[in-house]
Amino acid sequence: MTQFTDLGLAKPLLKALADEGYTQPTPIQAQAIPGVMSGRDLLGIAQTGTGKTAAFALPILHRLAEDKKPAPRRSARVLVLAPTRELATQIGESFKAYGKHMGVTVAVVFGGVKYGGQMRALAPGVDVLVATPGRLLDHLGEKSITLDGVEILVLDEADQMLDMGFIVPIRKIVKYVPKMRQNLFFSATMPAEIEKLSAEILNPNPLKVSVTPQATTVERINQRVLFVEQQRKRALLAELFDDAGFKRVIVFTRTKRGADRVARGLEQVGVEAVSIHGDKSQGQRERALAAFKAGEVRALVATDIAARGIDIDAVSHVVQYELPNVPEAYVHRIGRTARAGADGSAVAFCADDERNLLKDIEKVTRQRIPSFDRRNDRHLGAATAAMPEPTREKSERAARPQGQKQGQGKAQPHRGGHAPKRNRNHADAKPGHRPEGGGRPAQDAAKPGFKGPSRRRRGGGGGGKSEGGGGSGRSVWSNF
DNA sequence: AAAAAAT
Repeated sequence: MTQFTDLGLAKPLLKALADEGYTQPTPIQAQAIPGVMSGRDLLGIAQTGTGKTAAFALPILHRLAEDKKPAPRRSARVLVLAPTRELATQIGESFKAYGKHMGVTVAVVFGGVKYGGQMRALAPGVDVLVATPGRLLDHLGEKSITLDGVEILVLDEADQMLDMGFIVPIRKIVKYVPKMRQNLFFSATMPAEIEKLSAEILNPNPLKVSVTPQATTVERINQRVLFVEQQRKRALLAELFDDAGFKRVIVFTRTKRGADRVARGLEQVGVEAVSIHGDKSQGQRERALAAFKAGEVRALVATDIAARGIDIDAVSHVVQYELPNVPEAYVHRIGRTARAGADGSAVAFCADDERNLLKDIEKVTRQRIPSFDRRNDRHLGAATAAMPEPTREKSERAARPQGQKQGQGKAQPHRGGHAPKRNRNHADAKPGHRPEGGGRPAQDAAKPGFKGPSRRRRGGGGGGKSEGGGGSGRSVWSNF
């Protein structure tokens, strides 16, 4: 097996890697590092979680260590472009961590914060500048920064840049960078437009490295879909958090307001939660992320701002409260868990009107996401009855009043039809019935509709705790 | 149709 020590990296880098306890490169690192060290361009097809950041940061730092020279004034030797502020921050931190024994200077530039600090940081010049496109162009327009000194250009998450409309800004920025340079270009997928952009930016015949075939879902993630009526999602989410195994959870919503709403709902049932989305101030975003990383809150409720790139250790579960409109986002969202070799689980809520989204996701990922029911999970009791799997082949069914679908004998055809409108009884949406945070609430019976004692009722009024939940702080959901 | 990012 290749070790970092076999790659010929500069001493201070090996020391930093040893400090962090890293000995073995991931596949993308093993493939990319030697080529990038030798000065070749790189085209990397890789998602986050593959060790991509180190795959470029290490050989870049190596080149800086081998060719020491003062940073160019008001400029940088290395420019890294990233789509989001969070990702830019994270990349900057990686450069600092790996470069800590070689006195590398790093600056991160993005919007939403004052200019002054960024200008001061850049005035003497830095070795590495990490930036989001908008603010960088701003600085370039003001001539507070030049890119004349750039020797290495990195484009990270290029496909997301495309999605976010950054292609034009990227082309503008590239015009500011000297033609003679090394280029590293990373993208999770390679749509035609990205292919074209990569050809414009890269020197001919770049080293190509591909770690995950495009749009394939990470295998180690235990995935389940939960069919649930829209109005019961909130109760179901609270139920998931009853399980002590849900200790560090990212909950994705489709909208910014939805993220706030869900976070409030969790707080109301005693689960500490923070939300993060693009309408929050930069400070709020940073505080939310920090609180979640520090384990001060169990839940981070996020829009797709957090779907890609951001790297948080030990996320136990990803819950998709709403399915994304863009199927690819599903893959990015679940990729927030099972990172760095850890296990992780992903639960997707699917309401009737989301069935077609689920179908699209399954098409894109070329896999069928198992539903959470007795065929897939052991010791499931009433919870299964509460969530019969609908007939998944014919989505038209979804439009029909429920209670009459046939699902080939597997799901319980809950006769007696729960009138959808009557399903108002999720009393647990009320504040106060779960006084203390964090701990497992006492056997709260206020989970109607969720754990009726039998398959007979579904919207019915309350019931006992589902089996498997007793005492241990673990419940049926622990299977995840 | 929503979200992100420059303001």
